[in-house]
Amino acid sequence: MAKKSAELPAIATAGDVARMAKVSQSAVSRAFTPGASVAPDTRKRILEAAEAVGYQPDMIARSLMSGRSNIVGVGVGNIVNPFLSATLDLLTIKLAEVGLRLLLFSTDDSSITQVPAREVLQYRLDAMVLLASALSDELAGHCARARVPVILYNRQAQAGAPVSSVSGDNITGGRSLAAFLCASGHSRFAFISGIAASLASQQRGSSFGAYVSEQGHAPPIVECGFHTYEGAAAAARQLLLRADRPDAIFCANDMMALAAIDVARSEFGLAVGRDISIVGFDDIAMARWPSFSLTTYAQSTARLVEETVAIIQSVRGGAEPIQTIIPGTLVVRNSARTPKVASWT
Amino acid sequence: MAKKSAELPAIATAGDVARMAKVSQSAVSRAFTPGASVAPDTRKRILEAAEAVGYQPDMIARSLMSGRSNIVGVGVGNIVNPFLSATLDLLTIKLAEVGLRLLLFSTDDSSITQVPAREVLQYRLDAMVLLASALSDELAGHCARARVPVILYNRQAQAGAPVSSVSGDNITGGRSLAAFLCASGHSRFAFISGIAASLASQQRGSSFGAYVSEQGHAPPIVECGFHTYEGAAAAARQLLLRADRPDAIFCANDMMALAAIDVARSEFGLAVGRDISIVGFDDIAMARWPSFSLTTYAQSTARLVEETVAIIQSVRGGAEPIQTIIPGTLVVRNSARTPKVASWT
DNA sequence: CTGAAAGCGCTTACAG
DNA sequence: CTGAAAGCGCTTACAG
Repeated sequence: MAKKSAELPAIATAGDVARMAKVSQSAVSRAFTPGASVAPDTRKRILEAAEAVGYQPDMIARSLMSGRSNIVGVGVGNIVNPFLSATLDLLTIKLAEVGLRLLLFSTDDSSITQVPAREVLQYRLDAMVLLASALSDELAGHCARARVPVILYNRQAQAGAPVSSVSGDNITGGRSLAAFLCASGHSRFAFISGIAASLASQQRGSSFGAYVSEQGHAPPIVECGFHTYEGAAAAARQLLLRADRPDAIFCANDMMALAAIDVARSEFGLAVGRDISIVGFDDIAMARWPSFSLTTYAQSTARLVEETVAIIQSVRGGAEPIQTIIPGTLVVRNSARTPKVASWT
Repeated sequence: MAKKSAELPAIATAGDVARMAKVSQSAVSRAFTPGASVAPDTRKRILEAAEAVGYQPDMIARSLMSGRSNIVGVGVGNIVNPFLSATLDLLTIKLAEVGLRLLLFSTDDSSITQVPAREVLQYRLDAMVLLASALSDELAGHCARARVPVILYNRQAQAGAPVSSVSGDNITGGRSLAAFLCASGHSRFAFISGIAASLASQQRGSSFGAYVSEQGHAPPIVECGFHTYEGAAAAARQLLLRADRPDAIFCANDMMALAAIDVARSEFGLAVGRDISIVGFDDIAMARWPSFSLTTYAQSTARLVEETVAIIQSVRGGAEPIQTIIPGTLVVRNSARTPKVASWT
């Protein structure tokens, strides 16, 4: 309240509280430990004393003894992607609900999260989650040595890798979108991929391509959009300049689809949803904005995050790595032509 | 590499390294402390031993002694706003460059960041930065007691408050936009504000209103858009339904301006930039997308973040709170009518 | 239920 | 330059 300068009372320790409540420091510790054995009224007395001096157990000291920090590390390459920022937002909230804090790692290299691998070791992290970014061997090694469980988000683990993963259903998604587009009568397909290293992008693209081929169409032309707006805009430009211009473009994520729509409309004068169909993957908030009205394969951020938190909890308890796939759903809007009959279900 | 299960070597401590290098544990500590006095070749020997066993100083233990964690807390209400996610991204990178880590706090209450105030106390944070969200008295009190310097980002501190702040130039921004719109011949103004508690929004709105009034126009009609797309869409709807429909709308941030554009265009069939002018504040990446081409007052995320990091560094060193205002620039695109003559400079 | 004591892995005066 | 020792603020067996 008032403007005190340097004569603030020193921050209280368990010892201070013990003295006030006339108990041992151990008792104070127990009073703040969920299942510990303390007599109801000594605990009460202790908590009152703590309240009086504003005591809070020091997490740092607590971590030193317990060996865990109650902090989970999160590595993100491209927070600016709304799908990831929405995830980060929700993840922070959900982790807080179970008493976990989130330490954020980032990188200016958008291709692969080069999480400063050694840092991870130094914080006794309860877990490390990689948001839609690749796990370098170095980081994997460090985490293994430090016994920090790794969780891949929006990306499946390599078969046999000792890491957990929570992923959307890329295969079904790619096929659903392809089926929808085929049913709408398209015949010249293109795929704007994410970065080459992204398994999710690969899965989306190849399942899409597989379906299209099964239907007897030429395989999709592929351009790389690097998971970014700018990258995808360039890719779309390439595609639309071709003599054999595609009439349906699938983008490995929504952000890229928005770029493709913008380019098709503003640079080529195409009516998206009539002259050309463009679809994405994720269902970010912008997908439903009237300027885009994007047909896409929706992933539930809520479910992905919930699952992630659940996995963190169980692997913290020593469980084996868990690998899950969360189903998505096709969301039909207006950026792609709609089939005459509902044969594409 | 190989699949070891539980027989991993225990994680090395300074003691292990000391034994290997045949020095005291203190020596190991010194070898890892920048300015400490160690003979060049003992240091070398120690570092080799450390390398061999993969030793890294434990930050938790280090924090316990030093009293600081090298972690800065960041509270964000609405990460999904691209202005804030861009900031967060950059902040993480810049902090890492000076050896600081970022602990993320969030909230589902978008109005005021109710950072779990007591948590802040428990981590010996080097600083707490509040991204575009209000500082509750409770949090302020906790930070003061724990001697955690507070930095307000994108928001000015209350006069006399013992906190630092890094803010854009809301006053100049509001006036510039008003001048631009007046010069374009507009006469019926509206302002879509952010949440009521936001000082930044207030400043933008009142400086805008002041200029407009000075020019002899009626004061802007105000609707609250809550800093969100949905909120602003509703606000825009209200405005455009009025008998005295405004011909120029200023939105307190770009995100809301995009919503206003969408509503004006898709629900009212207005040609934005001709029938109506809509301007924003921030210059987020989407502002330059062709679908919006938003005229706005640009804030430099890079400069804001740089300044934030600089302030963190100096207040960590015990300096007094610093309050800075970073100038912005008017960015003219196509969402607003352009004046005939360049009289608005 | 409760206290005394050891210890988590470091840093930092203090002597040498 | 280097080591022995104390101590950071807690938790956790171990006796009582």
